[in-house]
Amino acid sequence: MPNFREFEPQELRFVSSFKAGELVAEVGTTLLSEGNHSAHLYTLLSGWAFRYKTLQDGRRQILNYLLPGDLIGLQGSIIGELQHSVEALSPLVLCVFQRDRLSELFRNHPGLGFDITWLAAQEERMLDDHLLSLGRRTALERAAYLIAFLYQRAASVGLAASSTLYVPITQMHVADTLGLSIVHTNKTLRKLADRSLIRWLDRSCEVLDVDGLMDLAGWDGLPERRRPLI
Amino acid sequence: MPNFREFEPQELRFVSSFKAGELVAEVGTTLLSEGNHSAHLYTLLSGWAFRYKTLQDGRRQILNYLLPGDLIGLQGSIIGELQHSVEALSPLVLCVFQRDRLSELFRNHPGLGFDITWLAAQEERMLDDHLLSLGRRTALERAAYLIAFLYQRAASVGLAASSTLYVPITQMHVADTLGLSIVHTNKTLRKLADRSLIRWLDRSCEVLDVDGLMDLAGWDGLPERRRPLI
DNA sequence: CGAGAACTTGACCCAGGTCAATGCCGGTGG
DNA sequence: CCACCGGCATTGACCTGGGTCAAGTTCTCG
Repeated sequence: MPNFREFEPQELRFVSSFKAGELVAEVGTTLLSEGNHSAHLYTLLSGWAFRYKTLQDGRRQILNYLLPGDLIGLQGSIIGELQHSVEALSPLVLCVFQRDRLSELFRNHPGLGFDITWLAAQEERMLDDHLLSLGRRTALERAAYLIAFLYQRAASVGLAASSTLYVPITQMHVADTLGLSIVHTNKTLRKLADRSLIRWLDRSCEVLDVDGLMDLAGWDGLPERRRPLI
Repeated sequence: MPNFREFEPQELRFVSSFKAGELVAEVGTTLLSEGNHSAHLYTLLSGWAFRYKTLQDGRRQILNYLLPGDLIGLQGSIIGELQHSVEALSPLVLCVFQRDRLSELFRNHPGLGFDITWLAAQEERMLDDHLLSLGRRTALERAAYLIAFLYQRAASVGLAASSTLYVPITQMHVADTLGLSIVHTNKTLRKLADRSLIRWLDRSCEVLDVDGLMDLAGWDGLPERRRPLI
């Protein structure tokens, strides 16, 4: 995987011991949920998941998507309480870490500590982009942005063969990400399809023209950079 | 300041040497701007600022507000490129750090490295809340949330005498934070005032009933916790 | 073959946007 | 001292993007 940086040998040894085991989760599993205090810390090894929050009356907002290489539950491990939930979009394989050894990681492997901060900063940047989208883009622009974003993320971990992406999401997920109703989401995706930018397939989406999407959204894309993996 | 954790003596020594100087900025100064590669890293010592992004056609989205104790420019220092701008809302005093010594900090002072990650996780959590707000709350709920949020943040650094808060923002800032037009923002703030939850004063806002605001927004508030200061 | 899920589509409605005008300072130049 | 100007806040009239409601249409799966 060319996009990931190499470990130092002693880092590799530590990470192996830090790892408490692997976990497999089915589609639809709620891995972590809001308010949980004893949350675990995972790295996603394969599959798609998403983070979300809900209001008391059930309105849901998807915050971001999780792909292989992403940490899951970092907020909980660092601050103590998790304020969002995480659900599997596809079958997942996770690497489970021993949360209480996180300070040991920072103490003895500063490079890994830095990597964790790097990942947090990266997440922050994605959230900045999403905020711009929800606050200031129109429905059509938002949809274009989201799909281009997911495409780029998938591509960066080798999940997008040629220019075709199959994301295991429903229009309901798209709606809850874009802050739109399902009906309007449907009509908006249709418009993108009419412009032959995408093709929507049941529970997934084929991207026909990433550049067209990025252009429509006025989005520059994610900076492509060597990333850490923990 | 009871909310901040204590330094270890050697951490204090390092931080003093890490500090390259102090900087004072006027209202309206753009401290950092989008796309900048050689960005500095600061800690805000006093004053209010905000982070924002813009679309090519000028639409602006405010991402978050910066208060004393917050790091400014962390994304730039960690990832290399800053994707947002930062502007002063009031006169600021900043502590300037030597960005290139950040890895030294992680190496020799793991506690401080952890603190930086803590701050990043905290920022991430605030952005999660903002996303929920933009995506799923109505204009009135959003406004209530924002003001309660700012009030709590100000209170946590001792900037809110009794239940009165003076935030140095215009309705334009509120609009660009909530993703609304100025006109509608004005009408929405008026509704809050009519319910005697707030009182809007030129370029600032007095909070009359925080609990009422939080209740209206369906927001639980920021967890009150001992925080690091760097 | 029936029951869900997910996706579609049309008709109608309303929250919030746009336009336009007004008032209210505080600062500046004369 | 006054006239003028440029930000900001305010308000009313009107319009539209996106929400809500209500039917379908496929599929898939038991």
